[in-house]
Formats: sequence, C-alpha cells, structure tokens
Amino acid sequence: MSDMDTIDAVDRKILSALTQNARLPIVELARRVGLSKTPVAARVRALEERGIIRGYRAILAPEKLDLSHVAYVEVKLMDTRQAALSEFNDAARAVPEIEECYMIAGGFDYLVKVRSRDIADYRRVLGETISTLPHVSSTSTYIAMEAVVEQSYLTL
Amino acid sequence: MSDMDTIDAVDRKILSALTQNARLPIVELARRVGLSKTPVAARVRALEERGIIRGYRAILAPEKLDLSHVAYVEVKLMDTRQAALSEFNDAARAVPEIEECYMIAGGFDYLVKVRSRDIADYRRVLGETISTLPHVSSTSTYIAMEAVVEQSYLTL
DNA sequence: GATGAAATACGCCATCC
DNA sequence: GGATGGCGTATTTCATC
Repeated sequence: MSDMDTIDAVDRKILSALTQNARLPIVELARRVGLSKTPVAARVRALEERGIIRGYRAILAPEKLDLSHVAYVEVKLMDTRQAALSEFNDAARAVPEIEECYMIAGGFDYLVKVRSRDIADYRRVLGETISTLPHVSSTSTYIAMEAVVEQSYLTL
Repeated sequence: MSDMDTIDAVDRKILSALTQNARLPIVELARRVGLSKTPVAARVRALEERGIIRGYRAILAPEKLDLSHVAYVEVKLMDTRQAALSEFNDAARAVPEIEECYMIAGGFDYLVKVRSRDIADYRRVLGETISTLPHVSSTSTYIAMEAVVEQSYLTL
C-alpha cells in the first residue's frame, strides 16, 4: 500500500456500505457516514479511479440457476517453467466453469474451483476442459457436499 | 429448478449484463436485450423477488486493501455428528477472514479459504481463530502464491 | 410488450465556510 | 476538506394502447 492508497475511516464505511449494496445513492451514503453529498461523491469517485472499487456486480443465487455443484481440483503440471505456467494461466482464465484458480506453494500445483450443474456435468468439464488444459499431468477432485460460506458472483 | 424458476434467453441476457455492471439503467438494459423499458423493469423486479438476483455489490481490489494473502485450509473435525457439524458451520460463518468454506465429500472435512494481510497475519488467524473453531482436530494449510482467477467481493 | 408523459430522485456544480 | 443549495437531467413509474 502506497501513500496514494491510504484509506481512512470514512472511506472504509463507504466501502463497507457499497459492498453490501452497490446501488446506494450518494445522499444515503452521505447520511450513513455523517458527511454531506459533496465529499462523499468525491470519495466514491476517487475510490473508483484509484482502482479500490473495481466495479459493481449483481450477485446471483447459484442454486436457482442450477449451478450448485462445486468441486475443487488439485492440478499438477508436467512442466513448471515460467512459459508453461503462463500458458496454463491464460487457458484457465478462459474457462467459464473455473470460478477461482490459485497457484499453490509447494510443488507448482494449482487449486481450481469449478462450478457446474451436477456431478455428470462436472465429469464432462473435467474430462473435456480441465484435464486438457496445457501441461496438465494429473488432477485430484474434491467434491463439495455443502456450501457453508459461499462467495460467488456467477458470471453468465 | 421448479417452474417458477424458469428463466428464458432474455432473462439470461439481463443477468449477464447485471453481473458485469450492477448499475446499468433500465433503458440501457432494454436497449441491449432488444425490448422496451416496461418488460425489462418487470423482469428485473421479478428476478429480484424470486431470489435469483440476491443483491448488488461493489467489488473491491484485495491488493489495494492489503488483503492479498490467500490460504486454503483443510480442516478435520474430531466429531462429525450432525450437531457438531452445525456448530462448526455456525462458528465458521462468523469469522470475517473466512471468505469461503465448503464441506468436502470423503472424511467429513472442510476446505476453508482464508484471506488475510500476509503470512504473519495468516498465522495469527490460524492459531487464534481457525484452530479454535468447535470440534477441530487438525488443519493443513495451502498457501496461494498467485491468483490466476480470483473471484472476491471483499466484505469490510 | 410498446409508447409516452409525469413525478421524482439523482448527480453535478458553483459558492461559501 | 467539508457544507449548502439550486439546476439540469436521467431514471423510474404509471396510464394508455
């Protein structure tokens, strides 16, 4: 965090409010943080321009869209040189079923979160997509039985 | 998905647009889906009331808020009867650092995604919070080195 | 589902503290 | 850096077809 990225208590309140409701009008935001419209509008604009607020999104209910099935896949690559990693990363980013993907310390593995309709659908995604990503040598799947804390904005 | 949950192609377009930009005005939405304002406004309201749209949130940049550190923790419980699971679930939901938590098939384990400032902060969260959750017997941590596909709306 | 008008709320700006 | 007030407009809502 550089100097430019300093956020004070008021900014935090604004961010907290907007992460709960992206559509709050400036006047309401101003009322909540105890300032007038002018500085609040300026702060929101600044937060957007500084890239702290990336955007505003509708949050969808996975179960109502028949996308309740979540699996985590541990992926190992056969080639872990930088070029291969980049190729894998780019390809992974292009897969819509991949909701999250992190490179994990210790063995150049990836942990990939896959969202699908059901197990049959997951099986298809794994066989047709995940295991055909560049440089993949092996995968291990962990099936989620229950979402205890879920944080997903689906991208349709 | 019941009958009530039927969504057609227009609804999908609406959802797709709103997941990319929650603040699109109805007129713009109407233009994109090729309908007039009236039905589009009605459809959005219906999608909200049916719970398909859960809400609208600002998406924040973790790195600008000094919350770049992501770890996945595999948690095992010593008691896996329903009452114990419920206790764990409730306690996990109350931890702000837990961004996601899924119960995983095969062994009554949980996979927990933890977001924190850095490794030192993670160490604190693990020791003071995660490992003190009810019925936890052991944990294994996987540290993320790189976010390839990240899907996070931070909740401040 | 389309059209159009009316009421309102919203963001923006100029001014002042 | 923040407050106040007014202006212009964009947005929703509603009545009609």
